[in-house]
Amino acid sequence: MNKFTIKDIAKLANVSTATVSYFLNGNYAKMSINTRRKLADIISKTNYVPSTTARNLAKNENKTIGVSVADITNPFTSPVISGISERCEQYGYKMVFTNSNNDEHREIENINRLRQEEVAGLIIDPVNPESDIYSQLSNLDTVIVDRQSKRNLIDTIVTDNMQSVEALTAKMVQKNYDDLYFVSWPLDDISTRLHRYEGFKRATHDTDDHHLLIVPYNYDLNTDASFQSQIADILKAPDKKVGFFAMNSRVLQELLKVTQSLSYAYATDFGVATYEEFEWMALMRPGISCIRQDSFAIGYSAMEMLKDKLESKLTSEPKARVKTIPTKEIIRASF
Amino acid sequence: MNKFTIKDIAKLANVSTATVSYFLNGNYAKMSINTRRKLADIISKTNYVPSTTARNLAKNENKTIGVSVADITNPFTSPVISGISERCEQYGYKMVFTNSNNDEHREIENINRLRQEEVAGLIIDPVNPESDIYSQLSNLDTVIVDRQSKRNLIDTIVTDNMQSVEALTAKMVQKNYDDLYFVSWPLDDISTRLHRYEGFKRATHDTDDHHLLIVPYNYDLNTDASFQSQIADILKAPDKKVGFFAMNSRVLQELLKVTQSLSYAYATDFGVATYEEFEWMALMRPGISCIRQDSFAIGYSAMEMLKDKLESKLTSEPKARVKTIPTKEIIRASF
DNA sequence: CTGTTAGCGCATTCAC
DNA sequence: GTGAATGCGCTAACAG
Repeated sequence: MNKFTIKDIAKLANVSTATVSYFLNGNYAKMSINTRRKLADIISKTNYVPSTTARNLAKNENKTIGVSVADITNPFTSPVISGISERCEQYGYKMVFTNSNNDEHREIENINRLRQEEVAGLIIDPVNPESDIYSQLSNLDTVIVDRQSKRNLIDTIVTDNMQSVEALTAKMVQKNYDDLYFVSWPLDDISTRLHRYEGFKRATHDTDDHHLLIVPYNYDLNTDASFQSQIADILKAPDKKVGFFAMNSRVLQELLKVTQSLSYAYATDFGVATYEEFEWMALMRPGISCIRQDSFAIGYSAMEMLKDKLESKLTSEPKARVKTIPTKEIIRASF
Repeated sequence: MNKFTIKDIAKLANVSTATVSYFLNGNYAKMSINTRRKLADIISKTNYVPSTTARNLAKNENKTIGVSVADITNPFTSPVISGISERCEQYGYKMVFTNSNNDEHREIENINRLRQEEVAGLIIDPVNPESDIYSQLSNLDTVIVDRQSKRNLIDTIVTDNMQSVEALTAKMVQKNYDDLYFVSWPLDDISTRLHRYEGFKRATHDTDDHHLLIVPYNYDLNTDASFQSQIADILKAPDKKVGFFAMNSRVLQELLKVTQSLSYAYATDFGVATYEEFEWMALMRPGISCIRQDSFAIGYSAMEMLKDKLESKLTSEPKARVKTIPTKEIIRASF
């Protein structure tokens, strides 16, 4: 978008390109005050900006990071990106963005593309952190957010999944429910789901999976009746007080759609709580109890950690750390 | 992240860098089948990937676009990014992402940074499309989404704001409301708000602004009572049937917070409808009537249009077009 | 079919 | 203080 080069500026100022380069890099000690002024003048007049591409090549460095998110349409994702973006700007990095759309294959492609683009580092919100691709990554220049791998090879930022769910479920337990159910998308060995479920089980002292209810992905009431009939069976027992804990907000939505289709209302016919918080949960009557996670802080911290690693110039891979961002419990009247 | 260069590969294969370069660019006609095989072998064995930076510099082209969004936390934004991202991948572009956080000043910085990074083109979801910076942009390499400028210098993708609001408001009018109000953030000369309001006025035949209610930005019930008292005044007239049209989902949330704090319920005490649709609107009892916009298509179309412009190699700026993405009316029981 | 070479726009010695 | 020279990794004539 710009056609002036360092040569043009040098010619206009009657100096060599080296002098211009010094000027651009703030190396003012190496020129007279006169040429310095002249250069400042010309550069502002011509609107000249040095080519970042050429600069990167020459210095063999690249102040850009790559980010790959599992699913941008997940409302969890936006605040994460916002946090990363915020810190990037402060640190003078630019970010190139990719979306995997919950497709593991696409995630691999994205990560590979990013690496080829010679980004300095990577922040990944993984579809599947157990994928082979992650063993090719280096803990020197990447950090993972949200979902953690069991192998624990790369620094990871997560929210407090287990303890917060345990604490909130414990509050439900105190209300003397006859049955408490954990409602989730397929566990699929995904750490966030496993940890939340584990927290639930600790509070309920469940030892089996009889109280685990799975909502299929892209659940459609009309074409798939099995989830609905499970809920119907649970709710029609007239003498039982039952409650549900939803693994996240979208699962909660599916659950409520189903109970509404069955003409049951939460708080009166059953109790409910959920992981994640959004504004509409306060708007519902009654309000929905939930766990607020600080997604912005996840992104924010991820970029902080990445920058530290990148600029500390380590040569051997540090041992992977896991940083947990605290959550906040929001108690309303839904159970 | 990779230390092999084209020279290393050339040396390993006992050919010149030129041959390697030809190979990399699929120019197989220029080499024997043997060296072609050898190269393929070596490259896969060494995991060599050419430097995009160097390639960009040499070819003086850059398959990356810059995107600047007004506010990533706005739920409207994610699908737009998703659409852009989708097309980028298909077209072989990468995208560098910036967020302006509703700050006009920051938007200018972001756009300037993006231009300096030598992106091939720009997609902008503007904070303020009337800003001076937009007159420095060229219609050869940028497209704007959502908010349009009156000067109309740059191709713009918008949703159907005016007509869809007019149509939905007309349905409210048919229900014989005594008073219908348009609830909005400050109009601030922003096209989307103006057009939605204009549609509203066409349906209600208002000629003044007596039925325009402004919610302050970052409205807080506790520190700012004026909006609340306006609503209270309107709602306490016992003999009047009143309705509200919310400019977008977040304004709707503010409105409902206020009416709830006043112990009024929509559908029974007043009617309501809104621009934008989200899942929770179907969950609320009763469901909320709204206008569904196709934000994904906005992003999608924007990248399509941009790519067309970029690759058609025009030299003079084409006349700016405005493309309108249709919306869908969702009627539920909120009015 | 393959090698040589001159840029691409800039940073960085090393002389002067 | 300043300029010429060299190189970053790759492309694209141009020779051969």
